[in-house]
Amino acid sequence: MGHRRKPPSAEVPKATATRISLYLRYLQGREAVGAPTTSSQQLGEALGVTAAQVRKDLGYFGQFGFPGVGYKISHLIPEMKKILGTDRTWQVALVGIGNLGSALVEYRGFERQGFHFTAFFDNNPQLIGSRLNDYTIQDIEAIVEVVPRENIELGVIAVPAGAAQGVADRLVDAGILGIFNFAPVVLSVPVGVGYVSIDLAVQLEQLSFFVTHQHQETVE
Amino acid sequence: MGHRRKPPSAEVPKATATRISLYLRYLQGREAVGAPTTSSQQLGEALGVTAAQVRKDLGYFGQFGFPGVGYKISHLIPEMKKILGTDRTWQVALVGIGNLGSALVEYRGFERQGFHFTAFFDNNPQLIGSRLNDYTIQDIEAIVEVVPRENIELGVIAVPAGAAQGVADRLVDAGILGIFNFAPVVLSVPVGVGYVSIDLAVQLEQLSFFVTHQHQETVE
DNA sequence: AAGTGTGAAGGCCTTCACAGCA
DNA sequence: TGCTGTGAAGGCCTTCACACTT
Repeated sequence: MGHRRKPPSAEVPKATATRISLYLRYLQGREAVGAPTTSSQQLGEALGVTAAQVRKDLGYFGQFGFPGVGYKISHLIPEMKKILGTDRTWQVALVGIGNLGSALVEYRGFERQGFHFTAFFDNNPQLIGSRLNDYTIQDIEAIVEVVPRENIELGVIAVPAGAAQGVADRLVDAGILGIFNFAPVVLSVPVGVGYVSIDLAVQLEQLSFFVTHQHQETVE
Repeated sequence: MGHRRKPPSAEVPKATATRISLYLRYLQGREAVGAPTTSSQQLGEALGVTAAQVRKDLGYFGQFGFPGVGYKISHLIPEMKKILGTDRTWQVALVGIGNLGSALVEYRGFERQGFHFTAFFDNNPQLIGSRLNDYTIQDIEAIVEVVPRENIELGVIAVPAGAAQGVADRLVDAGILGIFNFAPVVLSVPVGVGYVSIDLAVQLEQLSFFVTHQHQETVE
């Protein structure tokens, strides 16, 4: 039995995609300390899921393990990256250069996984024209022109709630493939454009909910 | 039938708690424009869920609606806040005053929902002793002493992955009720302590996964 | 007439359990 | 023997459908 990848033929549970990312993060940590192999049991314990869940998740995408041995970390990492689409780099535009936006630019985790911020937009005249990481901050109006020209595929929205849908519309018009939204509002984007949204206040409310109702919960 | 709250007797689905936050955010937006009522249909359309789902979610906590009329926004908002535990304020400690941590302090959304940062910790001698929002940044070693003294109930971790578990352990020792983790690692916290984790790179990987596999997906 | 509240049905995800391979 | 891969079972969450209320 070997390590054969397959197209994710069957429908993949939403939660599986999230866990694949966590598996990858764990594997990268293990590789860094020189571990050669791991097992569904070990992965599961580290991430708080059952070993069966780990095997099922990986099973959606292929056969990567070796019975009696486990998974070879150096083999599994590239496979996870292919599955997640991070076996390549992505050009990312950031819209909204406020506190949060600036912090995201500095955040090393994105670059480390192959996401490059190569365009910056804001509507503040004070910011437009100034430099950030070797790039010039441009007017939001320029999105429709710049995004296709620079082959930008993903857009991060870090603007106030009231401006977010307008920015999303512009990104969609510009042909963006996916939107990562930090504005505290649910955006409407057409089918075919990827959409992931994080509302930081909502997440903190989850914590107060769990604490208030005494059930510990783990959320990602 | 009227507006009667009940304890969340039955087990509440994990996803329901998330949606309650989104309902609240939407209601606050409607209230701001003076809307008196809303309906499960309207709520559902705005958030991308079915009307039945909305009614079911609310149903876990009580009877808040009026048949033929819908939900009175001014009544529903306080009820949602009680459910989420944000009908009060929370004292929050921030550990890790880097780019992300600093941005979180400035982020208005937390304050708006009643979360107050009232203690700051870092292990960088350059930062310890300097002021942030009227508070002095203290050494991480001081967590165990300061947290109980200042009645701090929630802790936000924004330190590098390698330091996160140690910080979590300190917070737990200090009697913290809940931990909100931004470090890209799965933390182990005892049962009884709330835990919510966000890995920003994981979320962006979700987006590249969806885009790569052509299925649009909405995630929060 | 309009819209909630909720048992029942349905569907999706997780867990189980074990055949099969190294 | 040890551990994966996977059909089958189980459980949880969502959707349906309609009685009931204003």
